[in-house]
Amino acid sequence: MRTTIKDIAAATGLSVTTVSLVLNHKPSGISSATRERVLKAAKEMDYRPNQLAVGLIKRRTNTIGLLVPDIRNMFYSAIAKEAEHACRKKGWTVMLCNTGDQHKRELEYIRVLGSRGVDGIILGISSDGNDEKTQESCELTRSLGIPLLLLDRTVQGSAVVVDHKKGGFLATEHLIKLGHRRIACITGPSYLQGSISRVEGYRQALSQYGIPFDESLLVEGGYMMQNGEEGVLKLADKQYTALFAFNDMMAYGAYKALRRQGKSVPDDVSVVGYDDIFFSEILEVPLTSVRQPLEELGSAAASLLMEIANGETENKVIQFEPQLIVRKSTAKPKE
Amino acid sequence: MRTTIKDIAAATGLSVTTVSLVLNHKPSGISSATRERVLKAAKEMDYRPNQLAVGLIKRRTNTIGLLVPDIRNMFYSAIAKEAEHACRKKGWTVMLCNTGDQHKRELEYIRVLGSRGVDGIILGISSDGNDEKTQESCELTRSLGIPLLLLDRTVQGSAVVVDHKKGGFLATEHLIKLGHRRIACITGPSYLQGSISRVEGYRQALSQYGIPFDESLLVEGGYMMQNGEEGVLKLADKQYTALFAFNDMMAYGAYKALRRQGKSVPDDVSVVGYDDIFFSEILEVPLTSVRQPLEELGSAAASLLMEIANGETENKVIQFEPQLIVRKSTAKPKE
DNA sequence: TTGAAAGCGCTAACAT
DNA sequence: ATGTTAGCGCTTTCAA
Repeated sequence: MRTTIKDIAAATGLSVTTVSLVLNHKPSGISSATRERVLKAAKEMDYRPNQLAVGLIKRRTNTIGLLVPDIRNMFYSAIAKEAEHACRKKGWTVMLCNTGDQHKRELEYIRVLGSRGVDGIILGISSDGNDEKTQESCELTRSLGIPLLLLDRTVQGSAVVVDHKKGGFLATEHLIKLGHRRIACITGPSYLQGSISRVEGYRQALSQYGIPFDESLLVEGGYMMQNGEEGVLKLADKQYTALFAFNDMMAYGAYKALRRQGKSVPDDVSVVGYDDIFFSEILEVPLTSVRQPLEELGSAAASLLMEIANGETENKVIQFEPQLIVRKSTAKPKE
Repeated sequence: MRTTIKDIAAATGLSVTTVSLVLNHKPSGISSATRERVLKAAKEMDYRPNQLAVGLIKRRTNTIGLLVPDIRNMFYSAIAKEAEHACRKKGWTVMLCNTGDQHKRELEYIRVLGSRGVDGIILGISSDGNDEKTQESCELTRSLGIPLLLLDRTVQGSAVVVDHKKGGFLATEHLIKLGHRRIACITGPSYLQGSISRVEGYRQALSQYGIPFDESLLVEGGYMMQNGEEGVLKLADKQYTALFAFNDMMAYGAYKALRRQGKSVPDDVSVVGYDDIFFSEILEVPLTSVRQPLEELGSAAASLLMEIANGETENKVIQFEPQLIVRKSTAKPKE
């Protein structure tokens, strides 16, 4: 932030206008002689425009805010990485904000980002919130005039989402095709869209293959490993040959609890997870899981948001398809 | 970014100066009547200062840049989270930059951050670089006048580091005290400070307990799981009862390879990892590992950098002590 | 083809 | 105790 446009003007004996024009590749008629002169000076003096000044006058900062509940969560760090990559390619920058899964901080950060002039916000809704709170966050960004894009949640406006109904369907169908008919589920919190959709997919698969739905095979979890362990305990007196955990962490917990019950995976119980986080692959019994295309999600989120900020695109929801990754934790039921 | 200071001036019939003075809690003498009037108007009109304008004039943005090789890496995401947290508490913001472990991007980003007026940079050196390249990055930030703080690397200037020599010592001593005398190592790349220090600690422990150093028990790895597997294969014809992997990922790889060799952990071979990443705890045989205080590291990095940016502190290196976490992968040697 | 001047929203001497 | 004024570094009419 050393040399300014003024310095270049002085050095070349031109006006700041001319320098600015050249440096911004404006189609205005400027003799190639002066153009060269300016470019040369700019290079020699290692000129870099002060983006604060540019942002102030252009009302554009080429910056997006990325609000996530917890960056340590693979889901968000994978998205963050690709979002950042997409931005970098276009000369944009990412402001990272960790909400710690607190709605309050979400709001606080939206204001901060607003005052820093971000051109858009990618929001991973904190899970401590209900629909009303989500609405509140959306409303706030709208009132600040900041384009918003939601991650894996549709409320209004733009979003990138995963078809979790299909995810639920794929997992269940896989088990059914292996011959399972008593398929238990450890779900996510019952008020979360993602979990509800997975249940829908689960039920759709059952119904499509003529298997009766048994509500007692569903236990509610909270996406933590511990919930997987608890879930298996709650299912102790139930007959089931397969288990669909709504995320991999809970599947790991289920592994643990099943082992303690003397049951083997997949000989006694087949297990399917969801998320396909890195470790599922390297477990002793690699976990069959439903993979969400996080990279695509992150990249698409950033690209879409930049387009919206540029006025090139209107509100839009992009949906991605999950994919079943079959590993060693699922097999035909015994006998 | 709707209402400006001008609007408030107009609404209250005061000058922008007065409004600015009040809003910035300047110690100047202002009647509490007008103070109230301004504050009230500001609140009603939901005033938020345009930080671009503030930054432009104050030459301070209260923003730091965080450059990491890969945010998906637990090491960096944990640090990022805490750094962000420390910043948020002080009203600072973090710009996240992922270098993809490429020195070139590191340089590119330093320039970008400079033109965006960050007040400091926390740099996690990309591992594709040698000392010379590291030096280049430092030099560039210096020439741009941006305070710099290195993560886990000391070159010059400020840094937060972990005492890896001690880490290596702790791991080795633990194994020695259990009775092991033939302790193999799968190290990191031989040119990396962190790995070199661990080896030093390893050797120090051996020497302190009167155990001869046997170079053939050391194989070089690259911090990837695969290197752990390869390492065990390379050690196949060696006599050893314990293995010190220089990070957890390689320890997992070692687990795999040992299992394939029909060896059990810890009955046949004790294994110690390094990093204590989350999954080490939930493995079937939970991994004994050396824990780096990443949270403290991240928090300290941000706090120190903010202090430096504020001119409150000079160059400073903060060193943290690693900690041995004993789990199930280490035991007395057989017989 | 180039330049003068206004102004983005804010702070900070310097008056008054 | 409050206001005037001059910028921060840049873009952008509008003139010349």
